[in-house]
This record gives sequence, structure tokens and C-alpha cells, in this order.
Amino acid sequence: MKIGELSEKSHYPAKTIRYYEDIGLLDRPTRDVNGYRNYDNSALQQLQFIRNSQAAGLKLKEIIQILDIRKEGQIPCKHVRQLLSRRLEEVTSRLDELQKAKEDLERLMAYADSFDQMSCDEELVCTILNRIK
Amino acid sequence: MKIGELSEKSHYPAKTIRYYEDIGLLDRPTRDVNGYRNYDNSALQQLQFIRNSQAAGLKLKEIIQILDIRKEGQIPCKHVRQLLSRRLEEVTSRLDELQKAKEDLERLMAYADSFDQMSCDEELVCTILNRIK
DNA sequence: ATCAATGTTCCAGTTAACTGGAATGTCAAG
DNA sequence: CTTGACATTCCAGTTAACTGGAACATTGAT
Repeated sequence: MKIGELSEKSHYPAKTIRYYEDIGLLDRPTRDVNGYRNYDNSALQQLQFIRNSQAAGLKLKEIIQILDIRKEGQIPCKHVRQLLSRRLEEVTSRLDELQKAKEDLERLMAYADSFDQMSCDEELVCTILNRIK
Repeated sequence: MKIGELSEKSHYPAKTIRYYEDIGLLDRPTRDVNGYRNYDNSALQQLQFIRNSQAAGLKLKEIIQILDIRKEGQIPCKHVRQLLSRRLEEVTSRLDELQKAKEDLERLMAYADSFDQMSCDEELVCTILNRIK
């Protein structure tokens, strides 16, 4: 199939498919006589795998690594586990940060609601924001 | 005070202070005869305000807006409330996303732990990641 | 006199994952 | 035969918030 069809089926823009090829994420397909890329279903599978991996929060570089391990005939399970575990830590600590940020923001909003709006004439730019500490 | 001193007191690198001036976030200070920047305490206060605003998750452009409103003699409370409320929404929805991502990752990890590692020889690159859907 | 530290400007690079656009080629339909 | 859709390559731009480095001036201390 040509790139347009693969694009439709995979829901990745053609531009992105070419980009993935450039960075070594997607295998180079064969070419028709006219130079057009000619994909088979394995390309679609790869793109689905890429989508799954992205959904798990992996970076393109990490996905390339997994694919490379496979290409060397190795089983990437162990590496994938490592990546997922690192990612889980990232997500967890980011969750904590955001939770704290949320509480701060709610406190700020509550203050903003409570106070007499016109009493704010300080040199400190904004009484609300300066209460975040 | 010179930029080095302001840098120490504010805990912002001198480079960043100059950058903030470039993008219109920090007022241009007066200059000494030699061309060196000469700051007073208000610069320090502004940097503290900037730090507070960043801590609330505001973008530099948004902080510039707040400062601009102040410079026009207006009270930025209403605008700040708006920004904070938008930010709170962002944080909340990002929290939801991450929470879901965390659950997915935990599910994936549990699967990775449970399964017989050497039974993985598929063409689909990785059985673990392909279970995310 | 010289040396290190600090200051200046200006330009370019970083990160990630694309996206836009120009210039050009190919193909199927009317 | 021309038109429009689709294909190609290649280069550059996007976003955010800096950061690095070159080339140069100034200052304070020895």
C-alpha cells in the first residue's frame, strides 16, 4: 500500500510516517518504480506498536531501542520492564507534584474569592500570587 | 547591586536574569558608567514574584501579561484569577490523565511479572506493551 | 603589570516530536 | 491535454525556558 493508505489505516499523518522512517523508528519500505513507498501490513503493525508504546509514555528514542533489540534477535522483555518501571516512577512523582500544585492553586483561588478585590494596591504586583510560598 | 549579587540573592543565574530582561519580563535596570547593570531591591522583589508565579505553574508570557497590567496602572486580580482558574483546570485534567496512565503502567507491570519471560517470541515486538489497549 | 573574576553583547544550540512549505514528479479521470 | 490528488526530497520552523560559548571590557587584588 502507498503512504496515504497507511496513513489512513494507522491514523498517523504521512508526514509523521516519513519522519519516523528518518529517525530509524520505522523500517524503510520497498519502493515502487516511481519511487513511491510501498508498505505491507507489518508496517501497520509497527505503527500500532508505536502507538501503544507512546500511550505508555515511552519516548520515540526508547521505542527505537526496543525495536533495535528485537532486530538483533533478542527478546526485549527485560528492557521493556525497566523502561516501564522507570516510567511508572516518573508518573508517580509527577502525580505527587501536580497534586501539591493543585492544592496550592485551590488555596490561592479560595483566597482570591475571599478577599475584597479592590484592596489590592501593593507594589508587590499581586497579593494573590504572593501568597503561594 | 550588580547582576552577580542579584543572582545570588534571587537564586536565578545571571544568564537567566538577562534573558528575562530580553523578553520583557524584568524591567531594564539603570546602568553604571561602565555599562554594568545596576539593580535595586525592586528587581529582587520582581524576581520573587516571578518565582511565585512560576511555582503556580504560570508561563513566562502570562507573568509578563500580569506585569503589563500593573504597569498600565490596572489591578491584575481579575486576570490573575482567570489564569489561576485555567491553570487549575489544566492541572486537574493532567492529574486524571496521569492517574489513568499510572493504572495502565501498573497493569502492564503486573502482567510482565506474571508471565513466563521466555514465552515471548512474537512478531508483535513486545507482548507486554501490546496489552495496553 | 598581570591575573582572575565578573561584566557586556550576540548568536546559536538544547529537547521532543513533529509540522510547514517549496520545488518537483507521477498518476488517473474527464 | 489538463487538472487535481497524491507522491517525493529537503530545509526550516514550532514551543518553552533557558544555556553555552565566543569575543571583548572592566575591576580589584597582588
